[in-house]
Amino acid sequence: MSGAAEAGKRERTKQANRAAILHAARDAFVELGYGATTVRDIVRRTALASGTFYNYFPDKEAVFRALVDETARAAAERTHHARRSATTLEEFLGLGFRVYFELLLADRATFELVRRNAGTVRAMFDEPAIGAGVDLLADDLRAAIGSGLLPDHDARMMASAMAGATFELAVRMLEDDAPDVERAVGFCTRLFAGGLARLG
Amino acid sequence: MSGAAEAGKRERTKQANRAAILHAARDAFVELGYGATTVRDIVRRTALASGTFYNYFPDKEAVFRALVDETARAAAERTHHARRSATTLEEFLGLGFRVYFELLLADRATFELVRRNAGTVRAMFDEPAIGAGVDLLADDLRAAIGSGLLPDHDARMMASAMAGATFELAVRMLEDDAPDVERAVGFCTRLFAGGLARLG
DNA sequence: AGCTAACGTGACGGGGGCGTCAACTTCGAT
DNA sequence: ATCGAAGTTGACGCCCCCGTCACGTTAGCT
Repeated sequence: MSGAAEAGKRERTKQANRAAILHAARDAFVELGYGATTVRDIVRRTALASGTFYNYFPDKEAVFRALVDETARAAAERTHHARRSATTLEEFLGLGFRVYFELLLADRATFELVRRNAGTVRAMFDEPAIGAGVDLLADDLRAAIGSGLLPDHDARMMASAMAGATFELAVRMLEDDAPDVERAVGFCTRLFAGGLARLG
Repeated sequence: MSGAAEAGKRERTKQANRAAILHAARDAFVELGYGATTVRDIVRRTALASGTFYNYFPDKEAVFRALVDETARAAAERTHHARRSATTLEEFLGLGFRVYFELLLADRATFELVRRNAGTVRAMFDEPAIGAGVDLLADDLRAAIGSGLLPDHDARMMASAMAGATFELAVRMLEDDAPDVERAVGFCTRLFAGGLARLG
């Protein structure tokens, strides 16, 4: 009846349960904060029994890692890819910012997760994953310096400043009733186009 | 023997106990994160009994609020005051940044508290107190716009970007063995002097 | 249809936190 | 020196969480 040649029921249930746990965990972490959330808080937002949780994850930390890892990887990859085609500084900045803001807008739930648990993210992944891939951004900046798009300054500082400013602006943007990505992108692009050039 | 005309012993003990609790709480919040910290975790880092805690604070949230409130108030006041004397954009920026970075350097323990519990701070004080007084910064920016130091753009966005970038740079700076305030101040000042001017 | 390995279930023992309170100690006033 | 109020103590009852495991159910193979 329903659709295609899916895997067996066993496998489908497994996927569904895993997804249910991840979804419930995200909600719980956003609502209660990672530290105050218990495995029971997660399971309760699910139709499953408490024992089942442990068939999928060893503890709540593993769920948190799975949640953050996946998103961070995707975000870093996509902004990195977007910047590849840039030939001017404005393009480099604008393309990266646009992808970043659009990702956040498309997956607000995960954004809330990071926002509410920024300290935990930082403590757990020692990389300051707040910007989800600041190191990759720094690499991109170094490449841009190499090809003359940017003055030769500390790329890590540039990356930190950009990530911090961008994250904070995203918070503001998503608080609005009608988030305006173009406005945010334009602001960031002009701010950093002017600012980074001034460093030289 | 020891010094001046202090208040009675009763009063002195009270102050000492309160201070001990605040100190212990700060350590616990940094180490375990706010959510995972229990009142017992706080008391245990103290020579006091568990019941005594409740003579000073109703619960751990009250301690956290006391900790953050005090620092945020002081930081906002001092940066605000520093900026009052500025007559150029570079001065306005440089003075503010310097005070901010020096405060963080002087009270690293509280900085760690905010860094580790940024999400909680945001959730508890709905103001994004990550920058400890972004609203006040926005006010200062509006004043600067009024006196022609800055182009007339959304002061909230400017303030968010500045606070975010600055906080993230502070994290980097304090990770260094020999934190260089002047370097950080110079970087921020040039970045935003160039960037904010470009908005016009 | 019959069988079995895989999986879901929820009760259980052990651990620990919460906020209280009756008993005790100590300050400081008389 | 005496005494009462202020403050400290830690054990207590209640509650909830943790991770496990013996038991039931079911998918999917033959």
